Amino acid sequence: MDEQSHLMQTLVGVTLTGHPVPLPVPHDGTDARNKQDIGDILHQIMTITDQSLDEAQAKKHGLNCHRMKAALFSVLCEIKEKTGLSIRGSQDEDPPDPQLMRLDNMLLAEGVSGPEKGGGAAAVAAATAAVGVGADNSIEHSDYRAKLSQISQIYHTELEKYEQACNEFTTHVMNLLREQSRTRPISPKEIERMVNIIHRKFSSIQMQLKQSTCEAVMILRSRFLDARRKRRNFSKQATEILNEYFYSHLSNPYPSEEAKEELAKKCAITLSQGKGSTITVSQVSNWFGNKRIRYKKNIGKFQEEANLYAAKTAVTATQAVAAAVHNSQTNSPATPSSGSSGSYSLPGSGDIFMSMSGLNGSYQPTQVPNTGQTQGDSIRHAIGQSLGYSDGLRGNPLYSPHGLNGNGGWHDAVTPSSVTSPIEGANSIHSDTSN
DNA sequence: CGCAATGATTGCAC
DNA sequence: GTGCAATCATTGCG
Repeated sequence: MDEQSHLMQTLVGVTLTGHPVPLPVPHDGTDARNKQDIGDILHQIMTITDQSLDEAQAKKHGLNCHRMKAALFSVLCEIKEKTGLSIRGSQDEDPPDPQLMRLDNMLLAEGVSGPEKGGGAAAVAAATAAVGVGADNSIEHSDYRAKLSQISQIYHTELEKYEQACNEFTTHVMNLLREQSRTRPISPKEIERMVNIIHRKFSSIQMQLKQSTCEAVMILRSRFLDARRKRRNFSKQATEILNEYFYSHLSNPYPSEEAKEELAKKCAITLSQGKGSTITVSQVSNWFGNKRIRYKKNIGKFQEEANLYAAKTAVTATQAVAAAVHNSQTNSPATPSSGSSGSYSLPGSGDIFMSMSGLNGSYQPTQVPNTGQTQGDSIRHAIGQSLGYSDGLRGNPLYSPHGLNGNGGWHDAVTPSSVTSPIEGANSIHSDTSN
């Protein structure tokens, strides 16, 4: 082996580091013979193009079978490696492309490239859920989902195709190179590098695919959002329900999450018998946000509406009271909470209590009448309020914004003790009845 | 067609 | 996260 490496050095006149060295002077006959061999080989190589095909094949075979062939190839491979490295420099190691990462992240976020292959309907569903804040867009929603999953599907099939093609091509090239490595010096490293080049090319194609997929999703998304902007007015019933709640909680028109859900549900129920779209909690939030700001901006404009709903609420409250009276006659006073659940199935009975609690000036949908009062007392109280309600209708503006503070905002807290309800303001019966 | 009403969105503040 | 304020964009009415 020592002899061999020595020979290799002398063969090309370079060391393994690629620096030329003076050819060593042969000391014995073996060296001289080897040198002669190599000279022959080199000569044969140089003249190989001048020969006929048959002759060349024969020579080639001869070279292939030459006992020094492996060593020679090994040295040549090394040289190629060194020169290749010096040419290529350090750009071999490719850092993770930030753009590719961005695209990947986006596709992942959009649910196109899920953790599982095949797009993952779940991922698409999640993405659509993330987008779908809108309410009655069930049609558009499913449309969006369908389109997105279509994109996802195309993306995945294309990706698979690319991968397959890449693998096929890579194996093909590798086989070819391995084949060729028998006739010309090709190191495994070189093959590896070639594979890397192929992969890089294919990944650039993949990047294009990802980019166009992203664009498609973006377009779809913007279209969907545009479609979402195509609002439809809420039905009259839904607006009525919302308005009822708003004006009966004018002192603190901030429905809790549960109340919003309740309202949304009620609107949906009301709508279900009509032409129907449902209303989501976020739409209820939107509605209240808009309502608050618009009411506050122009209270005068809403006066009429306020009075209207005051009357309505009064009627429902009276009905509720009537029902409650009836209820109290049939039920034991020891179970005051029984009234809240399904005992009276008036439409909107849930709100009646809300309205009543609104009358009391507290937002909380208290279902149990005030402690310290008998149920009968509280009912009388409610009756008095309801009556006072309708009385006030004829007189002064009912819904003066008592809940609004000087800064143009609603008082932040509505405690049961602080009576901020406009009803109470217009008609403070509270203390009268309780005393 | 113009305009008001209205649901939705956005940017900011807390 | 929630609410406010401004704004956008559509709807519906005269």
